Amino acid sequence: MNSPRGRVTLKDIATLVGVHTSTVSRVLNPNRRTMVSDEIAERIVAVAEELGYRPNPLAYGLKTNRTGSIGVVVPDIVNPIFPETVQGIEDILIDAGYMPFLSNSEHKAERELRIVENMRDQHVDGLIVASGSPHVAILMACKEDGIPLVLIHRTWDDPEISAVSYDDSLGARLMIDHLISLGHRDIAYIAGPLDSAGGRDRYFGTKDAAQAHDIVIDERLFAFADSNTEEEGARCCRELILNGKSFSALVTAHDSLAAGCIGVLAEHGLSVPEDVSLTGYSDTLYAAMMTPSLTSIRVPYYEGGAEAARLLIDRLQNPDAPVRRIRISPELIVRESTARRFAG
Amino acid sequence: MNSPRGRVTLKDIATLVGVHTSTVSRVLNPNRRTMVSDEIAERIVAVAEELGYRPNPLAYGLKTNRTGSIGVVVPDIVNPIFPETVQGIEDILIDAGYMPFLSNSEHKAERELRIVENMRDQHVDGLIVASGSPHVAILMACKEDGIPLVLIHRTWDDPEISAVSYDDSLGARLMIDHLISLGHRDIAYIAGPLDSAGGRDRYFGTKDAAQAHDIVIDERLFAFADSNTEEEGARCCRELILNGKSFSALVTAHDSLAAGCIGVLAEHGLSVPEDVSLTGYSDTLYAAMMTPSLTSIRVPYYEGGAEAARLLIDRLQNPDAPVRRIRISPELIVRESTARRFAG
DNA sequence: CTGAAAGCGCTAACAT
DNA sequence: ATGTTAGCGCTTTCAG
Repeated sequence: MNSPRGRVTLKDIATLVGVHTSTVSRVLNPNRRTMVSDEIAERIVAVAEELGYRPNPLAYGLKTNRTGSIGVVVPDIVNPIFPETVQGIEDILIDAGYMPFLSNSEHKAERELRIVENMRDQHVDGLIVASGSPHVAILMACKEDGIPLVLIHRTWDDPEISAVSYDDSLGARLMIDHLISLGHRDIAYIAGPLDSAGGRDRYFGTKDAAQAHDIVIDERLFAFADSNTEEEGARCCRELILNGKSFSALVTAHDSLAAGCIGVLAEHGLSVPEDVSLTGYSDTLYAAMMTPSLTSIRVPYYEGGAEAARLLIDRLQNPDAPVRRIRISPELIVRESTARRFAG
Repeated sequence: MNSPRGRVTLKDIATLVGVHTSTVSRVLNPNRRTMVSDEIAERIVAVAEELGYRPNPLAYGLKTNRTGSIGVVVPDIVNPIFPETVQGIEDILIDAGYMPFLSNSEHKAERELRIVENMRDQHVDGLIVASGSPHVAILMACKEDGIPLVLIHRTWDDPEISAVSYDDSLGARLMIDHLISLGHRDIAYIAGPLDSAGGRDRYFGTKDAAQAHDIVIDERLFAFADSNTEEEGARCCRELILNGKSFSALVTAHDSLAAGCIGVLAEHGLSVPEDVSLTGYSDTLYAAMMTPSLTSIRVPYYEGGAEAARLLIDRLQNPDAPVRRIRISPELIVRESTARRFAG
């Protein structure tokens, strides 16, 4: 009754109903279903159902060059921001009837290249790449193949490429505004690595926000971490204290940096938030679990993923839709680590 | 020079070299390369290289029913144990030349079914499913299609199915042995949900281990959490204290449960580890970050994933290799939360 | 050693 | 409204 390969094909249905495969194809294709008489159509649908027919995407893809699948590439599946992003991507894509396939480059350019290559070979209909620094070859290749591409977590200079990114300047400003409203004027800052876009935007965003409030910027109140780790946070915090310029608030570019500060502050007899208000960024697990819990900036990674998926779907359904670049706003989360400045 | 679709095909190479496509196919296929004269082979390889030929897996798959891709299904990409597992799977699979495609069921049976269905349609060569409770339909379908399947994080009664699981009984025993060696005899236990295999194995493993040391099991020293959350941990801890039977060690089935206990113990004037030794399970981020840091059981998820991948590859390369079921041993991680029982 | 021909499962002109 | 035909890109008999 069904073909040797075991799976039901159009032909199986056709011979069983006594029509040609093309008729079956038409019935099973929503757009062309009207071309076939109701009576036959019904019988075909019934038989297809009964036999448990499933179209073969390989054959379909070979013929039409469309597969309904979307490649999603992330640089580090273990870093919690990516699973969250992926969740957003998947939810939207699946709802729209696409099938996302995820792959993980482990921050290796060579592997990323290989993955994208592979996905192009598989004729994915589109690609979402979340990468610290997507290989230019990828961008070129996609353009050449005409595969719609959306970047996330990183914009790209080429304004031709759709991208979703996060407004870190805004996040920085939200934090400064919050502290100012609590009466703080002497604000120290520990920056993250400046070779990452996020590190830069948060740093300059913080400076700009401070200036907007006419706050004097003292060089001794800035420290620069080489990486977003507790160790670097501790080192920078020590540095700031040794600089001798006192501060009532300590802003950091990442929760991990803040986590590293808390011990150092304690060593110097400074308690949070009584003596110093301390803040993080990213609202990681750390933030809620620390004691005191940490005021931080929540970055809506899920929403970012969802937006990227929507962007891609737009381009898929309307190939000459304009390229769009979306910037997502983060949110201030106030917890125990920030308090009104002691009026003394 | 190349076909209308933009990508280079066998035919492009064939016409350029002046041979038939089948000859090109033979050259590009390692097994059949010897069938072709060296001179022609070399020219073909050169041209293929130059044109940047990449075989079309859709066409290949349609013809041969093999695609070189492996489906990987996880129930919850946001839960850190799965990214770790996936990492292990991917590393091994990619090394072996397979292309893993990940998809996330979000614990929804319906979605899991759809994903697997889709992957079968895509003619994946094999499937690795990490699922709390894989839908039986999946198992049946794979068997029917002859698609090799490996389960991970969950065994299945059917001994016909390869599976990788973790030895939670051993983990439980390691913990009890550790506490006994520190002089504890009055050990309380907070169990995780007993409707999960892990919850059950840890619970019974703990009881068995205690019995092996001739420890009297008092019912008042057991509490049962409905979920592995801090809230449930706190509730159970309160219950144990109210039961009135004193204990010098408190073992829990999950780090989150332990995290919930610490505050409750403090409320009752009990400090960790001076008054009570406290332990978790799974060695999550919590464990290292808590104060005091938590003695826990590390479960090697990465290795589990890697083993699952190896199992699958074995079956792929030797279809009638015996079904194997692997049980992976966890490891005790001693930190600050456990101490020798005060000899008083 | 190489070419010719068939066909995997499907769709899309082009007939009728 | 339906059937015919051709072909997507590849492998694999079967001839020569």
